[in-house]
Amino acid sequence: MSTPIAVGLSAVIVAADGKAPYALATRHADGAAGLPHGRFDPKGHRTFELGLRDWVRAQTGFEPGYVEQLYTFGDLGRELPQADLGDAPSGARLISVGYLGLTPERTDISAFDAVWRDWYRHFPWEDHRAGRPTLIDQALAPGLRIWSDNNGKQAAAQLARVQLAFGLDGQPWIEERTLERYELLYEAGLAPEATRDSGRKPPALPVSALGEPMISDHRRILATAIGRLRGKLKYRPVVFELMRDSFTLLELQKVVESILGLSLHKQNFRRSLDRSGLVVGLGQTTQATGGRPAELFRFRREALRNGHLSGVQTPRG
Amino acid sequence: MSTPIAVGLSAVIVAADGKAPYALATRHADGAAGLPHGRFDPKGHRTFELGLRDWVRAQTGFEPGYVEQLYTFGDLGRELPQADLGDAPSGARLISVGYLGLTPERTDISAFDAVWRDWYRHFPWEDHRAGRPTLIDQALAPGLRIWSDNNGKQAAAQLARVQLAFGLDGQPWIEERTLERYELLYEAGLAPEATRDSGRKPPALPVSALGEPMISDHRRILATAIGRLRGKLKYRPVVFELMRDSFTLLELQKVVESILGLSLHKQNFRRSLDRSGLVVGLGQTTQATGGRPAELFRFRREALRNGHLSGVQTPRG
DNA sequence: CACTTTATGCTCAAGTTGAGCACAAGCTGG
DNA sequence: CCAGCTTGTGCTCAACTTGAGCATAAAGTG
Repeated sequence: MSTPIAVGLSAVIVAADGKAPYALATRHADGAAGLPHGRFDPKGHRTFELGLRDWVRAQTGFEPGYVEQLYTFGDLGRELPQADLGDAPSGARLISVGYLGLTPERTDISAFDAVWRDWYRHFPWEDHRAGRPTLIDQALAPGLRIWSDNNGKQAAAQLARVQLAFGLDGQPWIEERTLERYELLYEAGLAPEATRDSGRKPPALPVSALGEPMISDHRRILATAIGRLRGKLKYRPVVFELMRDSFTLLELQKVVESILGLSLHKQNFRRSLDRSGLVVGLGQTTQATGGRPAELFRFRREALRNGHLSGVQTPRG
Repeated sequence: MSTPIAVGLSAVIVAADGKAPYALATRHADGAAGLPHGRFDPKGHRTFELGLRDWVRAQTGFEPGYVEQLYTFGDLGRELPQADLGDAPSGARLISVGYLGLTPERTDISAFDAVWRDWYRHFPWEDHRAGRPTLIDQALAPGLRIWSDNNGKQAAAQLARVQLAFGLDGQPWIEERTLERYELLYEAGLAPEATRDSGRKPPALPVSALGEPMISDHRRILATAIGRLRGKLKYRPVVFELMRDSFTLLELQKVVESILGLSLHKQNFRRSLDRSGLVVGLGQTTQATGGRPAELFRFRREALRNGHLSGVQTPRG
């Protein structure tokens, strides 16, 4: 009799405001965070997506809107017992399908054991809005260099991977490479999850540098989501899934910046938005912004019909 | 006792020359083509990718190099009995994980029941190198319009989807939308697979317009691969996985064109390649090209180290 | 040697990008 | 009530990039 297969569905539900991007997370026994997730039911679920929506609703009360599939992880040893998959037969091989969802609003989830969590708590090295975090060069880079040095023949190749991923030694920082960075840290034993999965010795660095771990492979899925969303922002107008009906241009910019973990040049951001035709001014203004009142805008859904799939330009500065 | 789950692994292995892009295909009983595929073995396969490589090797003798995951399909009713998954328990729920592989060479596979197939035989509407195929407007569009008209309240939305996907009524043709186009044809009952899956009446159009079907959901996976590869070409230097060590710039351009299904402006293609620093001239020339001898180039792998992830620009022409 | 074929260099106009100056229009504290 | 802060918005400029096309180079062929 062959090993049964169980499919876990996990969701990264993202919301963002001017301050930070948030992922919907569940709280677990040991205080660890996890993503809303559950087991795919081959009888009850006609599609993965429907199953996923069921689970998210059940665990957080949140009703997902825009949703897309991220990746399917199937490698042995990263799926973990902590992941509570209910009636999964023990000894089953666990496969994990990750989804990304976007929402304009951090809905009230106080009735559930769930929270909206600033995703940079799990990835402190990913937030470059106030400049490159010093922890990269001070804490992570030394550890990664030691690890790559100890890689024998592969040392040079591993060092190159590290340099490219983390923007060391003159390489540029490329924000979409979130997953590559997390995987490197994991391989180097600098993620607490690696210890847990394999009984390696725990990393010598504090959580403030390594980010808070999550149950099972959920931090890996979150990293995948961040990288995918960062990339997609640039060529599809998905930011608007994260905005309410009307917003000021600065609000929009802050959301983009919080997702990308970068700060952008204001005037150029506006110019490219203007050209794209993705937004229209409403003629109204809001003075909720502190200084001069800002005009309110809304997303022009019609623009989608116009072959416009450009997304938001992201000049740095 | 719950329904067991079986995971199918399928591979789209792509090669290309100046004339066409090819996918490695297997031949089946009824003459239908399929992709190399097999069942994921939860005991024997440590990762999906390793399992996939095993299956491809076993069925075609081909040894995959570059490989990436495409998508995981799990919806009921599209996975099909024709897919020979060996010892899969009957009544199992079938999940399908697709992979994309690239290779510079159409290796000899004559010892196996496999062929390298011009992928446009399965997607005749996707090849715009010699201009927009007339079959789109003459054969497909009318059928799609009839279908969307019959969609009641959703008619307008469906029509918009069709227009966007197929570039009707002034919309531009967007080559990456291969999957969307195939899915629309399927939904509209214009793919022979739809008939097979649901017992609907067969489409009234000939295979020369609708493309040759494939077993199970393999044409859907192939469409996913084409779309993904077309997109990726533009922002990652993946074309070079399809080239041998040295090549002329026209050869490179022809490969890009065959993948995209578009023709490009020669001088501009060269200029952007030049600027990218992705290739270096070898100083040698080849006179195998017919006219003036062309210089041979090779891919500068070092360019990858240089933050260069640009891929090949694709100005039209 | 005219003619075809492929390879390459170069130019030009139009558009895009990155950076920054300047000013507008609210609020707050003295 | 105005100096000074905050946020919003218009505009300019130089450096590049893109799309298009002209012109010439270097092979082979009848």
